[in-house]
Amino acid sequence: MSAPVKTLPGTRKSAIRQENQAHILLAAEKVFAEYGYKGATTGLIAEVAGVPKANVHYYFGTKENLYRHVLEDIVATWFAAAAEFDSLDDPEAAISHYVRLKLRLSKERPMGSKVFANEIIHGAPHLIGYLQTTLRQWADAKAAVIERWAEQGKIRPVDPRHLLFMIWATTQTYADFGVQVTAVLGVEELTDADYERAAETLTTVILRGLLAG
Amino acid sequence: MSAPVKTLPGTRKSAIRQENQAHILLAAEKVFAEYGYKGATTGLIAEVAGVPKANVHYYFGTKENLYRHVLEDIVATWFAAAAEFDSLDDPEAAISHYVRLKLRLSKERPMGSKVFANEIIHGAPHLIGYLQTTLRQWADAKAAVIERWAEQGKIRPVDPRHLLFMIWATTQTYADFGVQVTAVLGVEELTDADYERAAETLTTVILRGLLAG
DNA sequence: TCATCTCCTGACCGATCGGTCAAGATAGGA
DNA sequence: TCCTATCTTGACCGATCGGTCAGGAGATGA
Repeated sequence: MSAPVKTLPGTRKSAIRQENQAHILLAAEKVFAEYGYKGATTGLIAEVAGVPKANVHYYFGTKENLYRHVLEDIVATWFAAAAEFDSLDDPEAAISHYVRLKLRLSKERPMGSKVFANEIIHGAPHLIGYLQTTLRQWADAKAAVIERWAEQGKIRPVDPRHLLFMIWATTQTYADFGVQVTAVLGVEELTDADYERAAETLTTVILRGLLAG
Repeated sequence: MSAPVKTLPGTRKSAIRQENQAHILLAAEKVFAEYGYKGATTGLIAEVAGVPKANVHYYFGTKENLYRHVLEDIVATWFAAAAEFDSLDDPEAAISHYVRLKLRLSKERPMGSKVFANEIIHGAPHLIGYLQTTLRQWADAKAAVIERWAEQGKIRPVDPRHLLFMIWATTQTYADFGVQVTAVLGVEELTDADYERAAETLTTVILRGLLAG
């Protein structure tokens, strides 16, 4: 294998390496989001990053490896956000907080959301393991919390996993299906006010739907 | 333009032509859904359809034209379903019916849903006009109905368009993000019971969230 | 039977893309 | 100032893909 030279363990990555990799990763996330894995070309990624194509391969070896790095970056961000959905005893505060957090991610990192969505739609060939282990365990833990809320009479009984799907879908649609949302709303781009309206609608409907009478 | 030979207006399409086109369209929907527009190859579509590649081009000319036909098919189906969300005076019946209908479409035509999702994620280059005209008008009409429900005190006030986004997202996620759903539920494939649970959860949460106190 | 239109398909072509390579430029420690 | 490791890049290659084409096979109606 002619993998790109890797800095030895223990050595600090050179500043120039770190900076170039960051530039390329950012460009890659954008291009993968807009064109899909196959549609994205290393040439275009290089152009967007402002470096020659050979430079992209120098730092990341293969397109596949670059894509994997982009995915890992996104999953790490998503998972960090997910960690904030817990601890709270109060379902109203917990769900409201989580919905708004996910909505903010859709707004601030729509490209990442799209890359992730693309990966899942096409069968998650790179993430199937993550889905079946890490994500499933996380969902199980959250499901337990939600079920406890129901037992304590804080919310009505609900299938906790389908509730999670509901939250994921409704928040990510503002990134993944952004063009559809803007077209229906008749606006050029989603403003902060639009996101606030979305957050308000989602939290209100879901919470009223959950909270005991 | 060397477009494929077209039967003259007024003449019936030959049976053989109709049958082959249907086979190729079905194969194309599957391949486009699994690999995306760029990732799909006319060679693979031909293989899935059981015909030589040249035959695909004989009937549809270009890959782009074939893709457009697939999209039109899907949009027509979706739009026909959308026509059923109205007329009812009762919000509970109307919304429950629409949610279940969309959920059934996700179950029975997941490939179509994925092709549509892919198109939207990548900026809807072929559907932007449809989104800004037909879909927007449809949404406006439905929004008016929903607002009238609120005025009549049948439901609490809610932003009608964000409610539509909510219904679309929550129902389509079972097709588009199917692998994520099955991974979290720990099942191989979604059964009728899973879809029933999803329908129950969605309609319950949304309707309780909407209906006045 | 013959003529004509439609259908079928293997072989081929130009373009594009992922990836390689060799040779030079640069940086930095001894 | 060397020496070495890292970085940079234009040129190139093989593979794949969309699309073409010519020529033959069927079908159909007069």
